[in-house]
Amino acid sequence: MFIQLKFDSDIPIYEQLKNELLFGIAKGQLKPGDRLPSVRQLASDIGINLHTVNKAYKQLEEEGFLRIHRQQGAIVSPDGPKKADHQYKETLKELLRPIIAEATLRQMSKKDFDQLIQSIFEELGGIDYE
Amino acid sequence: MFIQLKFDSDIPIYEQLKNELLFGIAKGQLKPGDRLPSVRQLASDIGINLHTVNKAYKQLEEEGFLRIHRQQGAIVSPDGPKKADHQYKETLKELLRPIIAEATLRQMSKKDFDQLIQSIFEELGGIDYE
Amino acid sequence: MFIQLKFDSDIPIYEQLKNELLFGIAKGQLKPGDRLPSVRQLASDIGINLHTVNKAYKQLEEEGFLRIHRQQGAIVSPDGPKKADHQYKETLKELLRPIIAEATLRQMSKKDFDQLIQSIFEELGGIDYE
Amino acid sequence: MFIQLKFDSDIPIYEQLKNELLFGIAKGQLKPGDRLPSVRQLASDIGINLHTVNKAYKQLEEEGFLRIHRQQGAIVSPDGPKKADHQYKETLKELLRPIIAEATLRQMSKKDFDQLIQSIFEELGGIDYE
DNA sequence: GTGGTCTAGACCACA
DNA sequence: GTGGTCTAGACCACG
Repeated sequence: MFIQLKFDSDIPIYEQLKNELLFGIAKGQLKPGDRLPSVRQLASDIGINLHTVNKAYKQLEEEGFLRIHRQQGAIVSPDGPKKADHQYKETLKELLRPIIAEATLRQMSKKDFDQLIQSIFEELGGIDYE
Repeated sequence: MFIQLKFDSDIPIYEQLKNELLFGIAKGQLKPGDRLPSVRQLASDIGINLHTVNKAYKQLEEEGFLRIHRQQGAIVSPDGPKKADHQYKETLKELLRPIIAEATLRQMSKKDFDQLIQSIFEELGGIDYE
Repeated sequence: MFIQLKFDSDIPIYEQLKNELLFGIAKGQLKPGDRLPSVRQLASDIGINLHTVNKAYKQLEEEGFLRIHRQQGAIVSPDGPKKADHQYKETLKELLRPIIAEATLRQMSKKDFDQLIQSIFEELGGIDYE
Repeated sequence: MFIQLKFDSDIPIYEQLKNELLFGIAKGQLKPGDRLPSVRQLASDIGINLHTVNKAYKQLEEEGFLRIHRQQGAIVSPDGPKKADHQYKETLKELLRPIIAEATLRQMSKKDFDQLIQSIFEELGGIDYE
């Protein structure tokens, strides 16, 4: 697990951390049932505040990606989160709408956009043990 | 011009406003050269503070989507913003990565995702008279 | 006399007009005693408001560059403005300080800067009848 | 950090503040990586509104001179702004043209002008411990 | 404690 | 009537 954070970014650290963890899970580096480092451990590894890691874990638990046990720490949820439902897809659409609007105004064609999407799916598809 | 804002959203109002305007431009409801409502006008229409509208306008100008004249107000830039370059595409990719990661974990296939993208492009492509 | 205005600029029109006129005088296109177009004439030529031209003329008169006669209109002052005194040079220095500060931060050397100054003086030096 | 503002100037306060900060950086009083006072701190020190300071900081960040962190406040950018390119030099030239035109009309020679430039570069070059 | 956001209301410059 | 500037004061997110 390599966690890469940008401390200059305007995206909150806990948000970046969530993203990195999600990406690790989606990519298969973290598998259902795998144990995550303890809050304390990860915080010291990355050099960030303990509360920040906690917040990321908590939210990922709420969203169904992790399970947190008092003693054993956090593990990747074996069940995964709630499947995409209509509600989720609507939210997703609202999220993507302005992104795509801007991309088209910058003269990206749907084809360009699709290629970019494709490249991300490929990143995820590549199985990666370490 | 229909602007729909969610005041209880965690997305800042000025950001939502930017998105709505961008969407309007991308959709062709607002054409290059078209005049936007004055900051005061729009602010009172939507029921928000004029500074908030101003912030949205200013940022859109900064990004090349609008031109702001002291007297004539804001118009949709005839030239449009900078075209998508490598830098932009990289940023876009970083933006999309966590979104796609989460979608796949919610068991959306690439096909599902593509359909959603497709539907947004259709919204934009649809000619819209008013 | 070619007056070039940028209506998109954040520099007020009357200010741009003053600059253009000053440049014309400094360059020798307008000589001491020469008559300027009437306010009405110039305004309609350039396509701007009459008050705007008036403001430019008035200020140039106040600063000693023009003389305005009720009947004959405006002429380039035969005496010219007050010579640069200590006070003026101090103001000039304060004006140039931030400009130079920024230039150096953008890694322009004094030599680069001098070249730029030189090129402007050359523009002015070239005698130009038309 | 000595910030000197003229409240009766026609130059906006946030602009003056930007200039003072730029000058401080160019002079080496503020070095890359140095932390600036918090917006509240500086605002109360100078006796202006925090939003005014904020505006100055934001614009300096936009132009690449500062980096602003949500928690740590603003620091002088280690990388500095974009280097002077052709575009910048053209803008600079347009800025200087009317200044020089007026100076020559006030009978300043190029030599006089160069001396003034020289004196400003000396101010910047002077090493300054505090 | 830091900046980010939002509101409210004032005065000014410009054309 | 338009945006630009400035002030004042509030609440929030982040770490």
